[in-house]
Amino acid sequence: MGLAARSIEIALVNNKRQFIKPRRSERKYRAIIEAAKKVFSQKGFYNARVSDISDQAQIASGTIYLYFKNKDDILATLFDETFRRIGVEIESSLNKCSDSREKLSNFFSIYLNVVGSDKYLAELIHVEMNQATKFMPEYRELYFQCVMDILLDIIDQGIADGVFREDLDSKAVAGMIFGVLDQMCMLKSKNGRGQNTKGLASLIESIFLQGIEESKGYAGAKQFTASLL
Amino acid sequence: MGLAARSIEIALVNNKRQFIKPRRSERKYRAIIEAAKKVFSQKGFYNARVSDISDQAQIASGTIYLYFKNKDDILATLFDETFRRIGVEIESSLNKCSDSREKLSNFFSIYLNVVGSDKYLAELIHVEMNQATKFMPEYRELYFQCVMDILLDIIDQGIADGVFREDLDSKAVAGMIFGVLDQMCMLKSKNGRGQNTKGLASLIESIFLQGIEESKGYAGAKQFTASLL
Amino acid sequence: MGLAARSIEIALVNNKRQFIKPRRSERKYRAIIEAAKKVFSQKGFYNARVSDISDQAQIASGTIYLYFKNKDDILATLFDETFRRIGVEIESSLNKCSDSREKLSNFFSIYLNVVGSDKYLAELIHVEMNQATKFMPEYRELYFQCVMDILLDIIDQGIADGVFREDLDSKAVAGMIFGVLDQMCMLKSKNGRGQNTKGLASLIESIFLQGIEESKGYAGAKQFTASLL
Amino acid sequence: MGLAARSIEIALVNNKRQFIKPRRSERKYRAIIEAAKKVFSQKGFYNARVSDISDQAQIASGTIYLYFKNKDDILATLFDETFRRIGVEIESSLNKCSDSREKLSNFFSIYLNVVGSDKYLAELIHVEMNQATKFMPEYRELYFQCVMDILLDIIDQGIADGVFREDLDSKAVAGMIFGVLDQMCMLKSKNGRGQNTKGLASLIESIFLQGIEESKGYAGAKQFTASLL
DNA sequence: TATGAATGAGCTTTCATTCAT
DNA sequence: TATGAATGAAAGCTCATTCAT
Repeated sequence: MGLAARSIEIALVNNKRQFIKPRRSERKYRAIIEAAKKVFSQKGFYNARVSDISDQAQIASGTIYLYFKNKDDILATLFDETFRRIGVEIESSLNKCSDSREKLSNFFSIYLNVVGSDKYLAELIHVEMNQATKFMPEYRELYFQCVMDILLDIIDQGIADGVFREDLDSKAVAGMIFGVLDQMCMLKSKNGRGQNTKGLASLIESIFLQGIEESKGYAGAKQFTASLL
Repeated sequence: MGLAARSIEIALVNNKRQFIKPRRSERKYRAIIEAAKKVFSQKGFYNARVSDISDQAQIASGTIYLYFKNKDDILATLFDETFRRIGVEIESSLNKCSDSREKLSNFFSIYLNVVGSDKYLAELIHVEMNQATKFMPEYRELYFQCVMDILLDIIDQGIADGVFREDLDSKAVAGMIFGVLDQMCMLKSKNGRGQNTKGLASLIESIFLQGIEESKGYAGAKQFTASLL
Repeated sequence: MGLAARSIEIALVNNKRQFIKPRRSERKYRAIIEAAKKVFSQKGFYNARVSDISDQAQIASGTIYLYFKNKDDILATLFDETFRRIGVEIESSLNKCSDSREKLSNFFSIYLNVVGSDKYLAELIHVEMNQATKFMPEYRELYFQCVMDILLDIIDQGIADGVFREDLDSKAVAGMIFGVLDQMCMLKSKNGRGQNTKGLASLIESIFLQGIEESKGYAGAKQFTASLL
Repeated sequence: MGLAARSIEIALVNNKRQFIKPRRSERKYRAIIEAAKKVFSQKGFYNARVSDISDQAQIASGTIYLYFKNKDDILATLFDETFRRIGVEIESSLNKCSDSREKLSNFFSIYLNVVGSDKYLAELIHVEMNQATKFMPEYRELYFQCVMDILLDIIDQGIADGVFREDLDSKAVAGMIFGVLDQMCMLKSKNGRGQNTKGLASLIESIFLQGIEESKGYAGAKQFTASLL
């Protein structure tokens, strides 16, 4: 299965879900999403009240239910939108390169860029996503699956091409990568913006690429890494 | 500061917390903890009712409050006990080896063994621990900090000894390691027990050790890894 | 300190409490107060459930918490409003007379009128007020103190003017007066309305005024008393 | 109906209630009563836990139920015993005098002595007795009724003998007297023991006797009062 | 569309009472 | 008798969701 089959837009059709909700006012819709991101991040999904979000968004609490089915739906949508954006960015980036190492590196950069540069988002994913994935019937992690599939493809292709070690279980590696990216986004978002960002991205890349690559030396990885971000 | 200074038992004293609670019946206390582990893991902390736990433990709901201050305290205690156990096991294991690579390897094995062999525990840590750490005033993650400190020491010592790359930020690496261990425990606990366990531990070790070690080749790491677990 | 300084409205300012709560619907607010008066009076504060009040007021139980902080607050507010009303009525009445005996008599009449004509209120004050005063942190008996101060002033002024015996401890006398008024309100409210009311008021007045007055004979007091109410 | 018919012991028989409960250990029984008096007085009946009483009495909470039917029964018994004691003391005192004024005076003194010299008891009666009387099925106020009857008899006899004003409603006056005694006991118990006690008793007596007596002057009452206590 | 007052289901926690020892 | 661990009913309060305006 090529990337096309998992393409973000096709995925929509396959999963028979209308991502594009009936939004009366795009502006208000975004205000709710942004308010929820901040509120959920600061108080936690369960501790946050719907009225906290409406307060933050400066609308009435009832209005939220014109845009979202319920409280769960807000978080689910927030995550879905995030991973849709990541997926779209990565897909378009992957078209520009064929090397697996480069693809992986791009994947890291984009994820770190999208999630790690948004303090509230990084916290939210760190704290709530595992819960949401497991217990929220609303959240079917449609777009997260797309992103995960892209990553799996990169790894599998790399193994097939002899660029990555053949003894790797791609699912395990993909899990590790998400575990690590999550931690790095937390670090990055906490340290504010700046030099540090590149350092973290490089760190992940150098460690992972060195570890995954077939007998590559440190120096090479370092050089490669240095050119990223 | 040597390991001794962070020793689990000393930590107790330093933190002025009596971990040993007044337990009327050790058996009932354990029953509650185990029931909570299962219930929280399956339904999620917030979705689980206290009465779910008492039902599972086959006691009256009020009895829980003879052993725990409140619902939060159950989860906090559960995590604290878990990391205390991990900390104790790791500390005693570290006494037997001085090599940083070996220490790190032992750290991985023990963590994977304790958490990865308990499906409910692995899920619980994966799903609830970040929340608990952030939002539960009850949970001061006393023992998690001990375990984290041990890991930081291993890394720092490795760097000092020239065994690990000197460009590493030990906190970032430690964060990555926990992120990865969490994912691996989930995988391991899902796949049931068996051969797979060793595979996962080896996978982490080979990837991390190769990546972290100063210009080591793959073969050496593999041989070293093979001797573990 | 003249009466003005203890004026009800000034008291508000001094105590920095906004008595006027944010009431969404004055009608509903009153319905809750009235329902609570009846329910608390009949079942007792502790035996009464919040849902008893909401049932009586024909609203949802949750609605009560839009108007009151908690169950305690309902009773505290009820008492506060009652004594505010008494205080306001007494203050305006006192402006019309300068004679201490007349003032005291007016005080009796108004108290008996406000409390003694409301069976539920009389019972409630009789049964719950001492408790509330002692154990309810919510209830700071703001307006009761105002009323008490007014009474103390009347007594002190009477003593100063040589109208009342000089050997009186005004606080003790004030306490006695409230003790007696409470009993009389109970009697009055039980006997239904009618002639009896005047009889009770006169009884208290004749007994107290005779007793308090400086060597007045019975006849004079009786004549004075007869002209009241 | 003479006093004999209302005698404390006969009352017992008439009401078919065995006041003397099956007490296994008189000492422990008393300890519970005393502990309850203190605890109820300080925390309030409803706020006090049965275990507070057992803690105070230095026994196990379960033991209380060997001596009392339930929490209510403790308070009911406490009140019953108190008024039994008052009733017995008053009855024996009344045998020594035939003058209504003297009887009333003795009544005041004894009540003030028994209740006013026990801080906890005074508070308890002040705060909880009206509640108990109204809402506690356990508390049938047997002995309080006896004491009330004695008071009513004194008043009625005084009126009949032409010593007290004939326009008095004896029930209303009795109510007033209890209302006043309650307040005075509170004052007395707060001010500690000493001279003050006599002052309060005298105050009540002088006010009431003057007010109640048929055209007596102040001086006479004062002299009479001075000889009391 | 937007509001926000009203709803009421549902939960944690307390504590009087019981009962096995 | 005495204990105190265990029980479980009961209720105050919250807050997601609805709906009349």
